[in-house]
Amino acid sequence: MTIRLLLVDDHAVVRSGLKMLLSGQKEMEIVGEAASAHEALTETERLRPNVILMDIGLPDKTGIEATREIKAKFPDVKIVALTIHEDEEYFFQMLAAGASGYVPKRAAPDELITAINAAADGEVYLYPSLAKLLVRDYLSAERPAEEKANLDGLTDREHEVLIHLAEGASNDEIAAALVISPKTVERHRENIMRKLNLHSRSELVRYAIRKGIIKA
Amino acid sequence: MTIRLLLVDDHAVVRSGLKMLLSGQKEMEIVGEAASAHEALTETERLRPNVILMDIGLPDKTGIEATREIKAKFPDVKIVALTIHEDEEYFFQMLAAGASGYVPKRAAPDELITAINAAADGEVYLYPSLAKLLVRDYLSAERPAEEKANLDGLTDREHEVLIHLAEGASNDEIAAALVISPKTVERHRENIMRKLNLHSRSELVRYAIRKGIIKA
DNA sequence: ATTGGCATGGGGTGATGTCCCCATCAGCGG
DNA sequence: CCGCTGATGGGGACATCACCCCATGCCAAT
Repeated sequence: MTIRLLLVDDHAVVRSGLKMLLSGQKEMEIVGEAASAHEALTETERLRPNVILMDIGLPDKTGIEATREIKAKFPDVKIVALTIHEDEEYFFQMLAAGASGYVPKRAAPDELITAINAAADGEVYLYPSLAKLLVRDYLSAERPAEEKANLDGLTDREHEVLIHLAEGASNDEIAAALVISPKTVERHRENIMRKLNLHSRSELVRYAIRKGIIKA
Repeated sequence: MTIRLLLVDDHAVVRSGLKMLLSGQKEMEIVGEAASAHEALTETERLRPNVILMDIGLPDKTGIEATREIKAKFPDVKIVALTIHEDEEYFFQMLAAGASGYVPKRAAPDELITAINAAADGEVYLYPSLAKLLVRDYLSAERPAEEKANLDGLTDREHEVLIHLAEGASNDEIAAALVISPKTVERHRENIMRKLNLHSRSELVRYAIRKGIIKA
């Protein structure tokens, strides 16, 4: 299936260059162009592209806002940011707006093509300098998860039971999952609660989420 | 500056293939190979490569553990995961272990080369199918900020009760705090659970944390 | 060889939770 | 004025939980 592309950039020269570059791709067809956020929205409505290449610096609004508006109306359209900006702020905002890729204009042509294909497949291409930022963010957010090591002296089995408890399972459900008696589950639960000084399942859930043992 | 590469994979055939593939690259030199996690550690110590291509399925330990150990001793070595696994679990664990890239073996040769160069430059290359997972994780983590508004049709009083429930309070404790009967608290709890389609306090706690109603 | 931790279970009791039934009263919009 | 919703409260049935008692078997360390 060929990919229907819409180019959004306020510089005609850039659009021409992209057309040159992408016209060689068999699987891609450039169905339209837009020079502003407003045009991008109307052209998306009219042409229904699969993938939009979106500049960030546009005359009327930012490409970030344009992305947000287009994704709100046409959630299936994949949008790849193509911009000179490698700022952390723009990048994260673009992700939050629903972008399926982020490629700086300095990237190699092959990388843009990879990004477009990935977006069309419902995946995400991130240029390495930006991917680094996202990974850094992930690691800072997940740092609590590293505390899996110090679990206040819980044994392996207790830790396993704790995961199920935190996910809201009943004793019987846990027993079935671990193929042990409900009584043993209860035994483990008691030990866990005593070691962690907790006294209800609700407290266990909060503890587990705080420690990164499970996600909320 | 040329990149000094160490190949870690228990299959000699794979290593040969990689040598063939990468020998064409001027900027790269393969300085060694390892067929196990243990060998990877000793060879890293002996050869001091810049970048390691790390398989995950190794005979003695997983490539994830090997990565963790190597990064602990040699934090400057960049490690790129090269594996058949595209599982979410492996991917996130590899990131947490300190990997600078993640490339499935089905990727195009160019992508591997891009990944190695990105890693050597201190950046991160993520294959699109994995990048998607990380973006999804990012978006789910960032959501709480905006969602405080929509509370799925809970009344003010119900929301108030929900806060106490999520903090692990018993019906009696909530009744005392709000100066109403425990029975009324129960009534509110029932309504909350029905509206949110939840069926235990544990689920309520997770819901509240996910929505940012309370902190973990 | 004995001690100790770990995992495995059974019994019991009282507290708590989950989910129904019922009702009253105030306020608000049609 | 009537019906609706929100907030209040009581009764009861049954399930689950929280916390005690007890025991056995295993493995590792002393």
